[in-house]
Amino acid sequence: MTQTAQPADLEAADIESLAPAVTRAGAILDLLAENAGSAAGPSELARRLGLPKSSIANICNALAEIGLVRRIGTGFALGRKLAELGGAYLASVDAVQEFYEACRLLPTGSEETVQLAILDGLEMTYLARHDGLQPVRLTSQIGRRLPATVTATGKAALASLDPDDLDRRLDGLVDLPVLTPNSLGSVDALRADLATVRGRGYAMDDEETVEGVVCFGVMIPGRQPGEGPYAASITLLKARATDERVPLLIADLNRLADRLSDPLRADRTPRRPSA
Amino acid sequence: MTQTAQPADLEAADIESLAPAVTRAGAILDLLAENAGSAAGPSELARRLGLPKSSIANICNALAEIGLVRRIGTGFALGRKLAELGGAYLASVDAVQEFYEACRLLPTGSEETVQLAILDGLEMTYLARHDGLQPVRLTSQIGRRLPATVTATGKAALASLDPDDLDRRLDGLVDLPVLTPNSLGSVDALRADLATVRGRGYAMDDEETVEGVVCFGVMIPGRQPGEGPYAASITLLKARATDERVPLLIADLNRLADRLSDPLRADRTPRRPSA
DNA sequence: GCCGATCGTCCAGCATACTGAACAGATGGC
DNA sequence: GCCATCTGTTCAGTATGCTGGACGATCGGC
Repeated sequence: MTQTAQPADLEAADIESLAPAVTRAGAILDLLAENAGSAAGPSELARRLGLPKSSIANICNALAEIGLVRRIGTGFALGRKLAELGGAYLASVDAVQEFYEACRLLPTGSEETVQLAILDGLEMTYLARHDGLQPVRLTSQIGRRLPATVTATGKAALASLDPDDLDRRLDGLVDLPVLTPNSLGSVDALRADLATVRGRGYAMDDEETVEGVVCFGVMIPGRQPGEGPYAASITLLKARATDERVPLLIADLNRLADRLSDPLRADRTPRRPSA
Repeated sequence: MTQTAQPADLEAADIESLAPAVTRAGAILDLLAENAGSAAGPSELARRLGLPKSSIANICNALAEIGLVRRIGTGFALGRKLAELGGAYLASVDAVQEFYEACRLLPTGSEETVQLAILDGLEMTYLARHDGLQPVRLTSQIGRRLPATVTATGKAALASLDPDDLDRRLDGLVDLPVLTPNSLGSVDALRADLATVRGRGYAMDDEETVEGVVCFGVMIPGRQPGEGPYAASITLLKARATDERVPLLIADLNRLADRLSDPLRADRTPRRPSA
């Protein structure tokens, strides 16, 4: 019927959900998030999703009633309840709370931009950010997703997976997303880099996400079984990544990971001397 | 100019949703947000919502597939996609972006905690926060909701409503939520305070939300028709609210409101020399 | 001002998502 | 150890939400 434009996406959605309205609602929210800022009407949404117009209208009205979307004129945009639920989610992640506290205690890293992210498939979702002294004018990018293969957080997380899990995620992958000329373009290059990460103890994004910017990342294990690994990173301009400063930042990242790895220890004992 | 004729079909909200699965999904998310941090199984959710267990299970599985909830063991908790969508919503609100920029330019207020919130019914949803120099250890409460009647933002927003709209929101209300001994407890007290706010030009929360903490708030008009009014506030310890400092903060709030009220002026002209 | 195109909404019939009960595994009390 | 009581999951039947088409309203082009 509809032009078979998106093979993978529609296949995944085609697997019969026992609550199709909910699955479709998710697709609608995704679509609205992509084109955030501008409202979309039922017709446009139906066209882009390849679904009946009436169904979309019904779902959108239901979403509007619960506040997940808001009506703008005759169209729909993301609603304010998403801020509420997103905040509740972040508050429910213990690692986020401790991250903010721990960042301020870092001797060197507290002056830099430190971020916390969680691995999800082959993407990292950024959950928290500590803004250092640098006047970065980045607005809160919490919730942003980036390919794991071009970020220090992502590579730190991927390097920590057991081989089977990693193979599963990379299965069938041919090209990796490329954001800068330095981005790793092939699975082989990625695997080689991950081996380096394992030996070195931390991951590095050397202008692979943004030119002129480097990141260092370490893995932080999840707490709930089955919860994807987290990772923390420190971001700085390449010019500031001096031979003096980097080792201090790496040490800070390890401190941060130590603190976040074992919530009990962080709560009860001040800090273990060292390892 | 169109004043957005209030749709009379507000009463039609009683009719059941045409996409019940979506409405129920919203109820599930609300419930999970209330008890954030601990997972809830299908049985518990079904019991608390008074809905069939199977239906809840189906919806939860669909929610888990799209990432709005995550499985923790055998139960469900809020999922990471909520952070993504919440971030996308905040990014889509122009006022949020400008708020962060404008806060840094405030001569006095930039050192304090400044917040942006939007009115929704009789509650304020906090959308953005500028952390001043004070080492407040509050973690990001973005997305948090507070009663409008106990907050400076809320009273500033309520005072700006036209009388009909205000009456509609207060209709049938007997007791107001009380968080401290200073909280306004009655609708009459609230109306009197709102009159003061209108005359004075700004709202004040004098230990009505938290003891020892005062807030000053000003209204910021919404941009889209039908969009609830926003409000900005500056929070500080009561001891710091000196007769010297407060007028400066009020002036800063007015500057902030000026800047956020007219996006075009903020974008095109640097600043009107009126101040 | 007219017309064509496209929009959002409404409605009835059919397919299907929802329901209730039965199922097996996990848990705690005694 | 056993049983009582939970849990989450499965399955078939039926009510019901979904679908496609028609409707009136709106916008832009000629």
